[in-house]
Amino acid sequence: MTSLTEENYLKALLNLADAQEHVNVKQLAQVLEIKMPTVTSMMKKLAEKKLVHYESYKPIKLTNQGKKLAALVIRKHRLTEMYLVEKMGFGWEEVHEIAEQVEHINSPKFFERMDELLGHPRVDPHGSPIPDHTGKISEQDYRPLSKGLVGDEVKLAALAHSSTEFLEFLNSRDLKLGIVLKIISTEPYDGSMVVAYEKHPNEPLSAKACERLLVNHPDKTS
Amino acid sequence: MTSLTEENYLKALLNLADAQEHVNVKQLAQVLEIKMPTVTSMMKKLAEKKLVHYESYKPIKLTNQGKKLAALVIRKHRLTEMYLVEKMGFGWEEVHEIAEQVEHINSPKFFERMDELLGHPRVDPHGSPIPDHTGKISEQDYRPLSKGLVGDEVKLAALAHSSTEFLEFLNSRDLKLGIVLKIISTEPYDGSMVVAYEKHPNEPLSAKACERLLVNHPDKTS
DNA sequence: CTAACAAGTTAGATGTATCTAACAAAATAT
DNA sequence: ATATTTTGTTAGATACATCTAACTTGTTAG
Repeated sequence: MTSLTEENYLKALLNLADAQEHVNVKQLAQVLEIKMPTVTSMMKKLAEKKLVHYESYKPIKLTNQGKKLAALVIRKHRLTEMYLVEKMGFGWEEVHEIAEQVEHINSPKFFERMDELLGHPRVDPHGSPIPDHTGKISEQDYRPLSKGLVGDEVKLAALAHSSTEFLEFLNSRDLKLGIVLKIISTEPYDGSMVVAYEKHPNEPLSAKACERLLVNHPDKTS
Repeated sequence: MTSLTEENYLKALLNLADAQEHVNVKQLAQVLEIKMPTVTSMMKKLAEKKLVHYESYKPIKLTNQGKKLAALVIRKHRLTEMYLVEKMGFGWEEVHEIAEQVEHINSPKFFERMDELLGHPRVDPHGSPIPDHTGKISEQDYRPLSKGLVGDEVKLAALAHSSTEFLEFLNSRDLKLGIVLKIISTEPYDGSMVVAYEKHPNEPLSAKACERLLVNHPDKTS
């Protein structure tokens, strides 16, 4: 059995491992907003349960079992986000907080019903993949908009970060998943870009925003 | 702030107080499936927080504030049950367990949205009233079917108990809220009845079942 | 290469929610 | 009206998740 607290550690570990190779105690402490000694003792506990590989002073890694458990929590989180947006009319900037709580509900049929009602979606409202019921997460080959060149036409497919502020920024610019962006110009000096899409023929985007917008070619399916 | 655990005590207190005048430590321990000393110490804590009136060896009562908090948890529980049945297609016998977890989610807008999508329902799938957002619970004047007389025609309006087994029994007899029952005969000896409704011209019901079926006159609105 | 800094661990304390064992009060039954 | 049973409380222990303070290991910069 995994407690709510343990689930949060596993989830944080999978999310961090996704972004970088090695996860250390300090990072975990930061994302979970707890102190380092608390992390150390939890790592010992999770290692006992065979959910992480942990040795003092070494980077932390999830075991396969730990990865699977983490992925299943993330599955519940992302299904919930999708349900809140698609079936309950919430904005994509509102759903994270609610899903953060709903993800710990223990009821397979509740989430399977959500999945059915949604038609087995493959991604959540922010474009992140929804792990399947075995914990497998489909790979995605999106690239940040910042890697694009002038003249490229790309489809906005996902977001690298989904903070409320970023989502509200995107709302304010009518930027939604699925829209096609054309790169009008780039500014090598600071990495910013100007893009065109829908009713925005001339929208400037900071380097930071461009790095967080994940795109692919418009003919791609996902 | 009230913890999940505290919420469960408050809810149990309101539910028990509903059924009987005085609530004691033993009953609380039983419904919460914990030991009596645990109840005693929690009562002291809740008394400190002004959520219950508690003195050693005396019956336990909720304060007005405690009642309100309990009612708001029950509101979330019942809205959730209604949502699960009406919007997600669950059977009334499946929803209690899920709602028991969802009720602790802290997100006013999540429950307000449910309420809106449901059209502000006044009762849950078992006929129990849904407290309003101030914690007020509407009174209901149903009577148990067992008090009815031969020849009475009554509408099934609510259930006095909603255990899974009872709900499955009702399913097996096509007994649903809203149907009109006619009392064909009564058996003074053991309190059982025979009733007629829809495609069941001759259904025998035990005394226990008759006590748990709450009815009113078919012309009444609720 | 060592001094300074950053990262990690150990030890010991705290708060919450629970338990068991032992004792005390209240209710009940003869 | 007293003995017995039921109910409730106290005291002290345990598990979990957290903290601070002090110490250790590892990394980096001069």
